[in-house]
Amino acid sequence: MNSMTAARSTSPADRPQLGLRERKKIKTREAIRDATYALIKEQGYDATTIDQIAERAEVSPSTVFRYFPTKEDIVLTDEYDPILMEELRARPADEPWPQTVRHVMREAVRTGIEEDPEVARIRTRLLVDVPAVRSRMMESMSVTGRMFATAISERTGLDPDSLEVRVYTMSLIGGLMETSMFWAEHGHRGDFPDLLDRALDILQNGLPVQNR
Amino acid sequence: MNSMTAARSTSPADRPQLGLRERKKIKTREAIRDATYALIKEQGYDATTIDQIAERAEVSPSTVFRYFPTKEDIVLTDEYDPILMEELRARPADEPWPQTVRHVMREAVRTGIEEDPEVARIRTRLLVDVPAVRSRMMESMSVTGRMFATAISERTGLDPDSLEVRVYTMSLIGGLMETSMFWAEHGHRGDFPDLLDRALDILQNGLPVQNR
DNA sequence: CCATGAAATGAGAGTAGCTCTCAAAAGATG
DNA sequence: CATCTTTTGAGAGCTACTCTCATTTCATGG
Repeated sequence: MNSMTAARSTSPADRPQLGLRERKKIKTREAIRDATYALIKEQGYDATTIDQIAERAEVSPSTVFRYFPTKEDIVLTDEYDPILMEELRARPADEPWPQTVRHVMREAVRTGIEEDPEVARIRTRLLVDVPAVRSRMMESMSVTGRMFATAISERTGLDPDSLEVRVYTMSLIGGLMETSMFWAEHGHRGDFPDLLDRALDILQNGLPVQNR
Repeated sequence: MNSMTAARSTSPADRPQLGLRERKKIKTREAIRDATYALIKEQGYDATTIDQIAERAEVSPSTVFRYFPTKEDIVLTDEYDPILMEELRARPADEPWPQTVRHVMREAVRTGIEEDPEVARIRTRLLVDVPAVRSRMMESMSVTGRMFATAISERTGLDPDSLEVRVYTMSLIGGLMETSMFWAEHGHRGDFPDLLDRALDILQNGLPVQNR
């Protein structure tokens, strides 16, 4: 889901029959990411330059850009979308859609946080503190949004490119984003999945006021 | 509303008692903006550099940055938020909230397009074509979102900083954004306000499916 | 009308993200 | 082991953006 809920790198163990080349690539990716997180923790995001990251990861700056198109991507990129999609398809076809969304998002977020709570927290903090990261996140989120649109289309037969479906998925994405920020702004207190539930309630039922 | 619906510059006539200094500042602002739009129309956004803009506007590059913090802002900035806020407050206090939103947004968008249809179209196109502009727009939109949150709070007594209100306003903003992009992607065909109505329907009632 | 203070401007140097090119190094393959 | 392919590093180059400082331009009170 391209989000604060990263699928962390597959552990070294479960890469058996990969060639040396592939294994090195994975290691480089991890080295860059780890270096970045470490430096950010020490000096903050803006003060951390690509050159520093390259140096600590023991690669050249060119290589950093070869692995990640932008600095923000180092912090944001994950490979969650396919997993999310899979889980989406695994739900019974006759399950009411809102319930599916709830389940899938909740599950994704929960898994992500469990994988590496530290990273989840740093990410959401960056989301709040660094506008560039926030923006980039939005972009990558909209990719996830397209995926949701596809899933909705498969379920309901609605046109995934229609204004209706697009607005709907956008609101989901936006809600998830806002919830992440809310969580971070409040010192990561409370259970994220619970917050998500509240957010989805709003999206489903509107604000809790008399004259809605 | 910090959006594709700019309040265009006040016409030279209605700036009576301003000092020469202030009048010059306004003129410079306009010169920069006009130069930018012209250049973008000729060569596209990315190909247009700050130096070119400065040259055509007959100011120094430093001055460009003195007036606009980023290149994207030259294209996006407007002074619509206060107007929107005013219109928001002008609505009867007992009007159902969704109706207020509908009216206010519709009105704002309509006015914006009428002011300068050309600019409205260029902006929405940039929104689709240039990720950086899209991101920046989202940022400025969230400011508008805070404004809505304040208005909602005044109306309903809900905490503007609560997760609920934030998620709700975010979905409004996102919907508006998505609608703008939809409009541009479809060659600006159809009536924008009508599209907005459809978008708001979705946000209010969810997707038009059986099992929602 | 001019002198003094304040604000706006221009010139220029500097930083950092990002792109591109090309030659060297390292893994894959028969 | 030789050859082919992929990955890497070095470095030049572009552009958005920041900062500083001297110069110009407007405002104001005498």
